[in-house]
This record gives sequence, structure tokens and C-alpha cells, in this order.
Amino acid sequence: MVGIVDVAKKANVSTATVSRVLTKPETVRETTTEKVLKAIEALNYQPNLLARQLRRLETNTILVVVPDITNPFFSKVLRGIEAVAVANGYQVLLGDTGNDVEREKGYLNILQQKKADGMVLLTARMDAAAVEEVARCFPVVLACEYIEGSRIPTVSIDNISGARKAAEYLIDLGHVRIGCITGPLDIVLSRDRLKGFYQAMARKNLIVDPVLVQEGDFSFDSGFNLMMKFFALGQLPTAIFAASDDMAMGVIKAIKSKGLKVPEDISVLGFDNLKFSSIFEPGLTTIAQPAFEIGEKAMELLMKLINKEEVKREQIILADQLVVRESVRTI
Amino acid sequence: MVGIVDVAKKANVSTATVSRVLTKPETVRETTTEKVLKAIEALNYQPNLLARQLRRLETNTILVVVPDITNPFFSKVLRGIEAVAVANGYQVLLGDTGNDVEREKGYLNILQQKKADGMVLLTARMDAAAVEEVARCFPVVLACEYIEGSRIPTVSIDNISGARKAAEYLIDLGHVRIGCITGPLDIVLSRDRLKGFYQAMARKNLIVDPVLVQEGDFSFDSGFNLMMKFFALGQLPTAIFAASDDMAMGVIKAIKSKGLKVPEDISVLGFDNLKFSSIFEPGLTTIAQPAFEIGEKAMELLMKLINKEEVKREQIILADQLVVRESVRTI
DNA sequence: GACAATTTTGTAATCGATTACAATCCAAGT
DNA sequence: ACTTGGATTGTAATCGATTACAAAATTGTC
Repeated sequence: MVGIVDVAKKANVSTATVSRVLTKPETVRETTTEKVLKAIEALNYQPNLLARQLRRLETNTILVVVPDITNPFFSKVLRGIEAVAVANGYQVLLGDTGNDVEREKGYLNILQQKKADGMVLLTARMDAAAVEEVARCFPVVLACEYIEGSRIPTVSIDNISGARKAAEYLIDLGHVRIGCITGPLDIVLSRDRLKGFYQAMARKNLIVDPVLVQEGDFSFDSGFNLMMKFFALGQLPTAIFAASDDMAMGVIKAIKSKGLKVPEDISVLGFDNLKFSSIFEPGLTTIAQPAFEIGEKAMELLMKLINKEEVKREQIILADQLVVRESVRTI
Repeated sequence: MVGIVDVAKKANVSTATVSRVLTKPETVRETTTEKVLKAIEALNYQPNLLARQLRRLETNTILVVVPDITNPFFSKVLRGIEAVAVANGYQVLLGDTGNDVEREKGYLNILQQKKADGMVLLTARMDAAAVEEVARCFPVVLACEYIEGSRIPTVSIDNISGARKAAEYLIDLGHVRIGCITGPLDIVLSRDRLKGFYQAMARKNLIVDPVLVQEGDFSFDSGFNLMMKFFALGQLPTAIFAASDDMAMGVIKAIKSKGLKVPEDISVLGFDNLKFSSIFEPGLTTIAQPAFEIGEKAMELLMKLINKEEVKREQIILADQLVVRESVRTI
């Protein structure tokens, strides 16, 4: 493999000069620069970034930890992150945890091992203390999720108000007996959406039947199964708020499988606004999260941390939006 | 930051010994090992992987170049890759090209720059010669796509026979006037699927109306628009073979928008078998690609290349499968 | 207890760049 | 011609680990 010394030799200059041509061209005389560039060209030299990074103590790489890259919501956030990263000359190391807390923990080491300059977490199921500890020493930002009582910079929507908005919409349309299918309750964000649901019900003086609140795992299947459970229990609400579009679609499939119709017989409202939510029939009424923008903002925040710039607002809340389609009707 | 010398000092041994404890524990005496581990523990030492990698000239990282991570098909392949990668102690650097050939080229350098030990390309739109050149010096495998006439190891399905199978299925069901919506024809794989379509038509002695062959870009929108074009031209086939499920769904949406029904009025057959294809209504009849497995196999192949093991079969063809649902009917 | 064989540990070179500091060059000013 | 100061260039230290080789320690044998 051709190294900087080969180039230096060929161009008849020192390695320092070659290095300077590559990194601070303004400090070397034009004629020399040309000689060096010619040599680089001739030898097809590519600098070994490992060496540079070791010397500079920076990798120009950031780590993104995702619970499941297969989930279109997360992949869209990731794309937002990636866009800003490459624009700043950074590369993205991908950490898919497959929803496994242990693997999630494992990725924390990567920063200490200097394989990345910073990281954005799209999941924070693990030990909050461990994350805090790492965040004290390295640039870390949370996206989508957050850690209660932590000062780690965060980008997300306001899940409580988003869910409240969703539930109030149902209530305002005359629904009284409303079911809620939540995400896994060991995740803050799931608890927040549930909390928003409760708040809306309380504000409008409606009681929530505990049987109609069921814990899912954000997946299509869990939505389907929990709806079937409602049927089995003979406890039918007139509307259901599902904490993810995936689950909402599962719910609708279940309803259809029983020969009922959405929204005529039961209304369903989701959360996320995936691309498929508009293709699905009926079109899903849902709370839209600006996935791509969450990613962008998170990465911008991370860049600031890495560059040790001042970060004023540490918790960025982006606007969510109720997207009305056809899966909810007036009672 | 605490380095190996700090540990060595604390444990009262040389840096060599510390290093050995970490990498070849069997060569150091038990009591020493303990001392060292205690020091490591006490100082919370984490080795700087950059330094190790520079010395060893390996990164334990592989690069995956994807045209669009947001596409669920690719993210599933990626997941297969990732699974095998972590199982082998490798990390995944993500390169999303956003379907941009220039960015695709840019990623080729990463290997020469020693930021990754190998790469798997899920897209190969760029200059074949450039890829070949890199592949001559570094471990590279292609997944899904391939380069004509190249000996670069490849994992994919047989797109020609897959498409032929699809078209023959339609023909056997009595369809004669069949439309085909292809992927971008600058991609081999799109051309292959089109070729398979032609082969099937020829074998059964059917003529294909050139108006009914239109070039899409794999997206939902292009499927929708091209179907609308068929309507506008007044050229309706009884069945359409779309080269991706996304496009197939677009086609179906367009058909529905005209008040017609699938499969009653027009049959539609897709390609990929995305998760949504079974949720969509009507359930999509489609050619299933083993996305996760393609990723796994590709990464296994790459591991072999990296470890300089013998690679016997360089072109791995995985089995595709016709999945029959409700979007196609007998004429 | 002496010696050889073996195990364990230490010293210092090394990976391939960057960069502090020193040396050299060159043009302008006197 | 001789300084002088800024622009260029070179020398060698450095980043933080690994590892070849040498040295020291241990074990076994007679």
C-alpha cells in the first residue's frame, strides 16, 4: 500500500509538506503543491484516515443507535441524521439493537473506544445512569425518546400533548367509550402518550374503562391481537386510539376480519403518519411526527456539542400535527 | 483520558503486559492478569480502538452502501447484514446514497482510506470499472444487484426467472393483454425483470404491446402515474406486472381511483413481498425476495473474503417464490 | 545447586499520518 | 551587500495501541 512517505519521496519533499498540501494547502508554495499533487495522482495515494484520526483524536464518525432499522419511522429519522451528517463531513455508524437492551448497552462503549465522536440514541430503554455517565464525557443526544429528569439534549415531539390532541379530537366528535392501545410501558414515550390520553378524558369528564386500555408493542400484530381481545371480551369501544400507525392498522384489520367497518362501526386513530398510512384503506387519521426533521435537528444539535458550541435550548420540541383522513367518523 | 500507560503504571507492569492481558490473556501469569484487570477496573480504562486498528491495519468495520435506507426492502437486507456482522464482531458503517450516483462513487474511497475492511453494495449504478478496480484490491460483495460480466461475488435472486415466473402465472390464468411497469432501466436488475417478462410472453407466443411497457422508478408514485397514463391512453390491459410492490400498490390505487376493482377488472402482480403487501387490500400477489437472507449471505461472503478464505461459488442465487394473494384473478 | 528449557515480562520499534519547532529561503528595505 | 521578517519547508516528536525481540524469571532435571 502506498503511504505518505512514498509520495514524499516521489515528489522529492518531506512528508510534512505532503501532509500540508492535503490539509492546509494555503501554507505551501504553488509550484510545490503541483509537484505533490502530481505524485499523489501518479501513485493513486489515499491517506490512511485511521492514522489521521489517531493523531487528531477525532473520527468524523457518529453512532446512531436504533431499536429497529426495519421500522420505517426510524429509518426516516436516520435519514434526517445522515443528511446533516454527510453535509458536515461525518459518517454514520449504525447500531441496530433489535430492541435488545443488552445490545443497546454495548453500543455505549463505542464512544469511549473512540470509534465515534458522538452519538444519537433513538432508544433509551437501558439504565438511565449509564447513559448519563457517558453523556457527561461525550456528545450524546436523544431523539424521539428522552430520559426523565435528565439534561441530555433531546429532540422530539410533545407526546403528551400529541396524544391529548388525538383523544380530544375523538371526544369532540362525540366518542365517549374510547379504547387505547399503548406502546410498551417501559418506554417513557409510551407512558406519555397514555398520559395524554388520560388527560383528554379527564378534561372532558369522561371515565376510562380500564379494560379498554391495553399494552401493545407498537407492532401491527399486537394491534391486531389486542383488538381481537376486545372482541373476545365483548367490550367494544366506538373509537380506538392506537399509539402507533402499525398498531392502528392491525386494529383495523381485526375489525374488518369481524365483518365490521372502519370508521362506520368503529373509528381508529393512529400515531406516526407513516408513508403507508395514506395508502392504507381507509386512510389513517393520525398524529404526524416530523421524522426526517427530528433526525436533522438531532444531528445539528450533536454537531454543536461536538464542536463545543454553546447549546441554548437543550430540549427541542418539534410540532406534531393531526392528519385527518378517513378512519375516524363523527358519532 | 486514561491510556494504556496509565494502567501499566498503576499495575506496575509494562504496557506490553497490559496489552497482552487484553488480547492474549493465556500468555500472562494469573496473578499479573489480576493486578492488571484491577487497574483497568479502577481507572475505567477502555482501549483506544483507533490505535489498535492503525497498528493492526484492520477496522472491524464494514461499509454498506444503500440507495435508500427508507425503503423497507433495503432496510431488511441491511438488517440481515448487520446480524451477521455483529455476530462476527464487526460494525456497520452506513452509506445512504439517496439514489445519487455521485454519492455512490464517493463511498468507494472509504475502503482505500482504511475506514472499513470491506463493503457490500446494494446498488451499483455507477461506473462498473471503478467498482471493479476497488474490488480488485479490497473485499467487495454485491447484494441484490450485480455487474454484468464481472466476477465480483454476488448474492441475489434470479430476477429473470422470477419475473418470468410471474408473467407465466398471469398467462396461465388466461391473461393475454398484459402490461409491464419496469424499474429504472439503467439498473441491470430492472432490465432482467423486463427480460423475464418478455421471455414468458415469447414462450407462450404472445405479443407484447409496446405501449403497455412503461418505465417506472420502483416508487408508489411512479406506479400510480403510469397506470393513469394507461387510462389516459385508453390502453387497458387485463393484468399488470409491476417490478416492485410499491409500484404495484400505486397501480392498484390508480385503478381504484377510476372506480374499477382489483382483481375483478384488472389483475396486478408485484415484486418484493414487503411486509405491507400482505396488509394492503387486496393482498398483493407477488414474487417474494428473501431480503434478510440476502443480507446474511452477502455478509457471510464478505467475511470469507476478509478472512481470505476460499470462496467457491461466487454468485449465490437465492430462491424467490410466487406468493399468491388476492390481486390476481383467472380471466 | 547448576543448567537447560520454558514461561513470563520488558524494551523499543512500529502502524501512517499530523504538527510543534527549527531551519531555510527569499524579497524588501537600507 | 546585509539585515530582517515573513513565507516555505524539513526534522522529529507524537497520537495510543501492538508486537518482534531481548531479557528475566521460573520450572524441571540431574
